[in-house]
Amino acid sequence: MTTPSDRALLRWYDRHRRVLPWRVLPGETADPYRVWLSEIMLQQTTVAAVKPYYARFLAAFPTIDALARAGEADVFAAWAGLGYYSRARNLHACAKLVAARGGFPDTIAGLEALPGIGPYTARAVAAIAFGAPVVPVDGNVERVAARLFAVAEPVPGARPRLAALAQTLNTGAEAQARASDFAQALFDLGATICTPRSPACALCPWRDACAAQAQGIAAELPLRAPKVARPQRFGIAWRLRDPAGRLLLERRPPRGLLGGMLGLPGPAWTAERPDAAPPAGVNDCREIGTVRHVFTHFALDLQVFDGRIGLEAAVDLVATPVWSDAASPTGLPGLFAKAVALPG
DNA sequence: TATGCGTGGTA
DNA sequence: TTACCAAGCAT
Repeated sequence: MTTPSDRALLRWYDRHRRVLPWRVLPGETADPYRVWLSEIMLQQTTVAAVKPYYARFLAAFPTIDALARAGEADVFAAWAGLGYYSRARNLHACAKLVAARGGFPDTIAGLEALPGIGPYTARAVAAIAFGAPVVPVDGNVERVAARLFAVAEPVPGARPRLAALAQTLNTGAEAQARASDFAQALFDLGATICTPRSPACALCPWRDACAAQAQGIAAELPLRAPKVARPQRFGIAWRLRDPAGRLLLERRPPRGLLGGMLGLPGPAWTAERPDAAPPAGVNDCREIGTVRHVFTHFALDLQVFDGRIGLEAAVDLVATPVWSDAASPTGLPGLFAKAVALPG
């Protein structure tokens, strides 16, 4: 067993670093706006899923000022499908605050005070954009630390300990001088070598320093607390068109599930399959099919119905009606995009 | 501290 | 098909 060498990790990073759209080339200066935007999008979201959204978002809102000036509906529409929609609301609020103060704060405390920025993202932006010598602890770094130090305590309970252990990794002179590279080197190590399943220990620059590798338990760590079962819920969604053929959508409440996003109208989802009686003012009601969708904490069976509705009845049915002219409207979260696309 | 909050890829 | 899980945050 050796000590994990910051120099060895950085040498590996210089040879094997991933090329990513939000990442600058060696020698270039990072744009805090792009670093922040990418970090928000990457929260609990894979690199592959983020890439197209990042490109479209940056094209639509090239600067923090452009984003701050944008309308909320445009921001939500650009986020639709990416999930965790409170991120979009906080992103916009954060952009307004940052634009008003003339740029991002460059301290961890200043960053963490902004909406949507927590302990991880504050340290990631501080390290990547401003070179602060801190180790941002995300799921990758947790896994690397759990294996490197053979921490057998399960997460999430072990998180504080793993974070403290991770902070011991960047004490060397090279990690201090290359804080941005060092943080991203840890991400890349976790994403390409020290992977959740079947880690490529033979290729790891820290193989000789890894306690879990020495014990032959690298693939088993980190341990996780048992998960709770995912309940089943049921719902109904109406695809209602007015006499002109426009589709009735509603703007959902700003907080909570799919908060702030557009959706199809329908009764609240329940644990039992609901009665599908059409609401008042709906004619030519017809069942189209069922959409199955899995959220983080429950699964949903959504029965989809077509029908016709008048403008007055629509106002009674939907708190904030939005009429869509498009044959297949965009800007909907995944669940409702599936329901709208259901053939029928 | 525990829970609520999306979506898509992979084994 | 099921289960897991990915650059977490807010409350």
